[in-house]
This record gives sequence, C-alpha cells and structure tokens, in this order.
Amino acid sequence: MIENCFNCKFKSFAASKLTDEQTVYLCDNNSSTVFGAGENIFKEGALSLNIVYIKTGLVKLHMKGLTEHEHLIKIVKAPNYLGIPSSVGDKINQYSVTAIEETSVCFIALETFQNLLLGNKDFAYQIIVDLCKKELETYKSCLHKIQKQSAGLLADTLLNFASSIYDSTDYIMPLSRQELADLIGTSRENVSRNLSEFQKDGLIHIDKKNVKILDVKRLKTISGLG
DNA sequence: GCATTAACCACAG
DNA sequence: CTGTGGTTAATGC
Repeated sequence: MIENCFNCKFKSFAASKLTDEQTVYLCDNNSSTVFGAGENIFKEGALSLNIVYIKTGLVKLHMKGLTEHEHLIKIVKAPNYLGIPSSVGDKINQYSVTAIEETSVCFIALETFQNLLLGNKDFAYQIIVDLCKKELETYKSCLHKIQKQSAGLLADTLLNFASSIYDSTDYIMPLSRQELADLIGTSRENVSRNLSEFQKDGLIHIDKKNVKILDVKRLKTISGLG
C-alpha cells in the first residue's frame, strides 16, 4: 500500500481534524523524504516556502546569531511541525534544522497550509494550541538558562532525554559534548567536568555516549538547585 | 580575604 | 572529539 495522508501513521492531531477533501488537498501538495543523521533540513537565512512536518526521527534547531559558533535552540522529536514561525511569521528561515537521527519529513507548500488554516477552524485551533505550548516551553527554557547553573542545566538535559525523548533512563546520547555545551550555553570543558562529577557522585553511569541515569531523584535535586 | 563558578588555553589520548 | 589540569575573572559571603 502506498503511504499517503489518509493512512499516515504519524498524522498530527491537527491534521486528523481535516475533512476527506482537505486531506486529499494536503496529500496533493506535499512531498515526503528522509534525511540521514547530520543532514541539514533547512537553513537559517534561506527563503522558506514550506511548512515542515517531521513524521519520525529527531532534529536539532540551531541558530548562528552574531557569534561564530552555533547555539542549539532545542531538540525536537517527531512527530512535530517545524518552521511554522519561520514560514508564516516571516519569509526567511530564522533558524536551521538538522537531523540528528534518521528523520522522515513532509514538506507542505506554505500556500496549502495557509488555505487549510483558513478553511478549517478545528485544524487551525489545534495548530494554535501546539504553538502556545511551544511558546510556554520557550519562556521556561529562557528563564532556566538565566537562572540555573551549568550543572543544573545539564541535569535537566539528561532528564529530558530520558523522559521526553527516549522514555528510558538508559539511552545513547546523540549529541557530542560540544553540542551539549551549545545547547545549555556553556563550554564543552564544563560539560565534560559536570558529567564526570555526576558519575563520581553515582548519579549517572556514562561511557562515551551511553548514558544510564542511576539516581533520578538526586539529579532532579541538582536540576532544581541550578 | 576565601570559596565557588565557569571561561579560556593547552596538552594528551 | 574528549577529559583533565592550570590559570584567571567575576561574584558572593
């Protein structure tokens, strides 16, 4: 069976609100492809004429800003929309997205997406709910980055990967130490040191990229203290 | 002052 | 790319 928008196993809750006719319209105006780990899905500064929806996989959102190296905004797990702020709020991508695991992606023509927003209020409402949740998360992470210290942010990150991404306290960290540093806004040396400290204190077991969280409770305490 | 935190540099795997 | 050690600067008690 050919995969289409009707039988898509990764359909968004918003898209489930579309009528059959609208689903056909969506189907006719999007294209699906797969990106390997490390492949750039879209780039900061480039013109955006698509809404991007990831069906499976994991990506990083990153921005260069004014300095020479990249800052990671956040890690996003599929299924999820990407680039709505870039495409609807602007014409130029304000950030880059790169796959960190094999990721299957649907590109939806911007015009199609806009027509669906205008033509189906349940669809539009669910998209707004989604955007609101993300905005609140952004506020929270903004505050955390200002108020917490590097150990707390790293503890947060490790716990987030366990709870939100891998549903396990035992996982393979897909980011390098440098990327972790870029995510929490510190140096790679600090990440190395903090991870060693966590291991020494029996909070985690870490070998290269293999992470095993041994003491969630104490790690949460560190996260709370900052 | 002294302790803590973290950045920057250097060097070894 | 990583881990560690030394050094320095900023901040708080």
